[in-house]
Amino acid sequence: MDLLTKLNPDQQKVVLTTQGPVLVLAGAGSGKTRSVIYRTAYLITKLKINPWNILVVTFTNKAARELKNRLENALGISTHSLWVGTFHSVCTRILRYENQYLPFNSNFSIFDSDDQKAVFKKIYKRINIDIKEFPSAKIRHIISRQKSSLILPKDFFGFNERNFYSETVFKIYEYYQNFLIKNNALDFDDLLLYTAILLHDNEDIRKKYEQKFKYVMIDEYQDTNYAQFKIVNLIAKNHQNLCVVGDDDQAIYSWRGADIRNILNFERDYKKVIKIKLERNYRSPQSILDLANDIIKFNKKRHAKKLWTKISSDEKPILIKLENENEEAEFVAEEIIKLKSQNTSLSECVVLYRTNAQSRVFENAFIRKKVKYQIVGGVNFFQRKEIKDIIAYLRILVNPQDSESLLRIINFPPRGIGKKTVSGILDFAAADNLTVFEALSKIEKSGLTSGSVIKIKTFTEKIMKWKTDSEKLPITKLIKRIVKEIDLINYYEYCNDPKNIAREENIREFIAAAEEFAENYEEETGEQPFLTDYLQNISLQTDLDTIDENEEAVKLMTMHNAKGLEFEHVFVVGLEDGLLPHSKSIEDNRELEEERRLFYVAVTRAQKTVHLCYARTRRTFDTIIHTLPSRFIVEIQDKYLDSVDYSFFNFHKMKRSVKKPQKPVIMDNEKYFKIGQKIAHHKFGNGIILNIEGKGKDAKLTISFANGKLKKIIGSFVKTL
DNA sequence: TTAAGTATGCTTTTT
DNA sequence: GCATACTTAA
Repeated sequence: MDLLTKLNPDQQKVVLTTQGPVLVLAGAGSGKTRSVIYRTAYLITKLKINPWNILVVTFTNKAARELKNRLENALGISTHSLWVGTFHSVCTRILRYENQYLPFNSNFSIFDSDDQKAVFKKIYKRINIDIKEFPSAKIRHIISRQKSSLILPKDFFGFNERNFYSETVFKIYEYYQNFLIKNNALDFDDLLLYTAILLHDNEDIRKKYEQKFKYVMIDEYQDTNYAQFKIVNLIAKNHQNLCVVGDDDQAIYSWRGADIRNILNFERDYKKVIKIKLERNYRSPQSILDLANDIIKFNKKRHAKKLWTKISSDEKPILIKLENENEEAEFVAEEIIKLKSQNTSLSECVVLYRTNAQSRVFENAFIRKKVKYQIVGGVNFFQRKEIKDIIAYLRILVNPQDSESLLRIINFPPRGIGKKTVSGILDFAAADNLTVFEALSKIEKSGLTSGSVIKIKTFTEKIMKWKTDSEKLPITKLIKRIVKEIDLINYYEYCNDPKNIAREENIREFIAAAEEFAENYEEETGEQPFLTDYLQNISLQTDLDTIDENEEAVKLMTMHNAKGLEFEHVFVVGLEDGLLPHSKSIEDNRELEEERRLFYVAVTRAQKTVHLCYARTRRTFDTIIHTLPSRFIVEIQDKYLDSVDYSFFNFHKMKRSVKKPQKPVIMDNEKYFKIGQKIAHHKFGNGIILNIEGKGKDAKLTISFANGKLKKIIGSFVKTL
């Protein structure tokens, strides 16, 4: 059996146990992805199961893509009809298809958290909610938890105590849910919620999908929430051909409703479960696993397991104490430069932190030291203002009910439809119970001034025209046409804000991304994608999905984002009480254990070395605080770590004594610059020169880069284009 | 109606 | 220390 030769006996058991419920408890780095891929291949090639009858749910789009690629390329299996994707993308697909049973049509918009925030703001105003008393973020979280527990507004008081506070939460929830339906829109939680309800309430649909998905595999099962549990259960409870893979020690998403009990109670929820443990690790040397085991053993609630490996290393993980956060970043940058001089690829180094805000100091250090880096997470490309604006134009073409998008662009770029006119439109819409778009098309009946009516008519006519265009033109052509007709580039050029040049570049990148999507789609399906396909796709894209992992750059990301990834050299930074564990998690023991798991996840990413860093003082906002080393560091036994103290002058002394390997920067020969010239920088990419101080190749240039950053850089570090 | 200037509040973690 | 929200002036 050639498929099995590359697997160890436990992994083989995962592949060969195809009938009935299987629980795979897979420790970090134990080859679980590999097992899932081979299991899928085995089902298709040996058991001759039609790929159409298999569902594989992964944690990220990227994992789904990789799984497909490896099946196609390494094993020569056509994945055309195989369903692989995240819960959210699989649910989107089902909901689009089954929309006749649902309160929306197949062109629904997917509201991301920014859209959600904006909607809440409107709702608060409309129904007069005091934001001080009911902080929007908190209420959104509560509502999200209701949804992921499958509690609809009508069931709210069946599960929640009735008091003044909950009455208001209910009011907001109900209003919000109706608003979404009116807008033909769903938020992330709705994708799961409606799918679960549909499968639960509609027996025909449930039968259809349980017959379709005869074999179901779920990765990262420890991070599923109740809605996800229910969806899987409804599909698989009759045939029981369900294989879930996970590691309770790596459960790090309880704050978004993930319930670790889904994996702990799997043997209770299904009958005659076959349990397989993968404890052999193929990623890290024993010294790192010793540390990891020592970290996680302080958690009370867990399946006992101990990772082991045959990989050995003379090096222990190193614990480094620094003076402050700048020294910390400086130290990491120096270490990475050292590694690079020993021929390590920068893409094999990662810096992991608890909060996104920590990235900035590292960015600064890497820029100063000319180390190429890539930040994963933070603000997603598709969430940038200029991109969201264009997306809003596209959204109303497929979903005219989407008032959120409509109002976003009704006066952008400015077309003289100001606040007053807009509130007039909204009043008219509310009075006649129309959607905003309907109100616009009947605007002459609104009683607004004739000037406003004319402007609105011109606007709606344009929209109608683009709508017709959208049915004929390929996506990229349509986007280009809209951008041209709203004169967006000109609008940006007219403003003197240097950021706008970066915006222009982003718009170009957006068009390129759309082109790429269309090409891939055509290759896969042989058909042109509809605009809806593209829009729903990008709503579910994360930053992790768009990064180029082979790019020669250090990766910076949160520990959450690092899940499922591996790197040769891992730098875990900010290991201080209050950051890890985070100050908001130290009171609750359950949350504290989750923080410890997060630390465990971070450490187990490493293939070769681990550096643990903490700073003696740290600046937050405008105050410098004295910190304490993380309790997770304190509780570890000393024998698992080598410790170094570079705080105070120690690190400076070290810096003087260590010769920095000077990496020569490749520069062009003689050159000089002019304003408006396009250049490229090895780290920041393409940009445009806005200002020049000094002369010749060493002139100091102010450059606006495509990534939105404005930097001053010496001319010799850039390439002319 | 908009642009510029000032105040505020924010930091967990994300599909 | 940044981005957003609000205030004021043109």
